[in-house]
Amino acid sequence: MEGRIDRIKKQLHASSYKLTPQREATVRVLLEHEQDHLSAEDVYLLVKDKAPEIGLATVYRTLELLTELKVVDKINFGDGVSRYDLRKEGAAHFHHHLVCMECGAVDEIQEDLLEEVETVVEKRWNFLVKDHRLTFHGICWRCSDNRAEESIDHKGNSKDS
Amino acid sequence: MEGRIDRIKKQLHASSYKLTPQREATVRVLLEHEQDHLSAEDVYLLVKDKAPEIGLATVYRTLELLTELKVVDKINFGDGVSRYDLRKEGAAHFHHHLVCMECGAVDEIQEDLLEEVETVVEKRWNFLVKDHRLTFHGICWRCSDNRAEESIDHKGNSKDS
DNA sequence: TTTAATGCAAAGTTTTTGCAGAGAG
DNA sequence: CTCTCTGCAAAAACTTTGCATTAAA
Repeated sequence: MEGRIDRIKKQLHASSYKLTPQREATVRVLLEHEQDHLSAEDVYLLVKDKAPEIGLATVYRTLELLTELKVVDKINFGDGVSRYDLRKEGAAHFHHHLVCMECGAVDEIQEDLLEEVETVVEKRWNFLVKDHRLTFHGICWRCSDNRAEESIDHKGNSKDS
Repeated sequence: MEGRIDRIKKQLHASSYKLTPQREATVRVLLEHEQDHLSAEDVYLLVKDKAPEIGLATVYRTLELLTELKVVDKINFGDGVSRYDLRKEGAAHFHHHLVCMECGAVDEIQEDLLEEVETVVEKRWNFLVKDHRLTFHGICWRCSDNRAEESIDHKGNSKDS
């Protein structure tokens, strides 16, 4: 993790930005919550534990900066909030998401499933693809499993528990 | 278009909602701007021409209702605003978008390019796909053409104009 | 030292809500 | 006639901005 922070520090310096303690604390929170999809407010509350004097505005400014540097991607899942998602180091494109309509869980797909589709888009629509946002809405495996169990229960055939 | 409105009216009635003049005016605006990606405010201003007494809150409430009925889809392109996009009649899934990073144009892809990808997601991630959001960010054909023209101009080989 | 970055508070946007009155079925 | 729907205005939620102060390189 320290290595990752060093590399982000270099990226900042390359664009003549500084790695201030506030920025470092923010990056650490993002690294520690790599699987989550934190809103600015979420990040703010978590950073406050490390650096209680930080202001919400600084968090917003830092997240904007990290977005500009493509360290994070900003995404919106339809609730009224922007969320910030760490980009895998060296990834050319933003990863994909699975949003469960039942439990609200958001899972990530790191694999790029869109290479062929992007070729089609470039050829057929003459559109030069630079990045993408792909989110699936549906039912996650956890909720499917729960449903299956419930239907077994209803038949009186529940497994031992 | 009248047929389309009738069918939406039936959909509303099926869920015991009424097609009030305000709602009808809103639907008409959406039909007349099928290619656009209007924000609530955009819709409000356009509806005001037809029904000047309408309130912004009613527009929000109507758009929410139409989203619930899957007549429109709500989408967010990363500016801070939700936009509302008419769903093609009978379409199982939301269509895709091409957002030009240069001119800001938003084009639509009605074809479903994700069938194979969704099969992979269902098999490999055990995720039951109900819908999706897919947006490509890049350079549209219009801007590519402009760039090409400019580079010809720079060589002094501009076409007659 | 010098310029960029911060914290605070105020302002800006977008969206939602409460409520009394209006109107659709 | 009843119960939903509307308009208005106020509130809420999220994000950005201005400015005096602080601190990084």
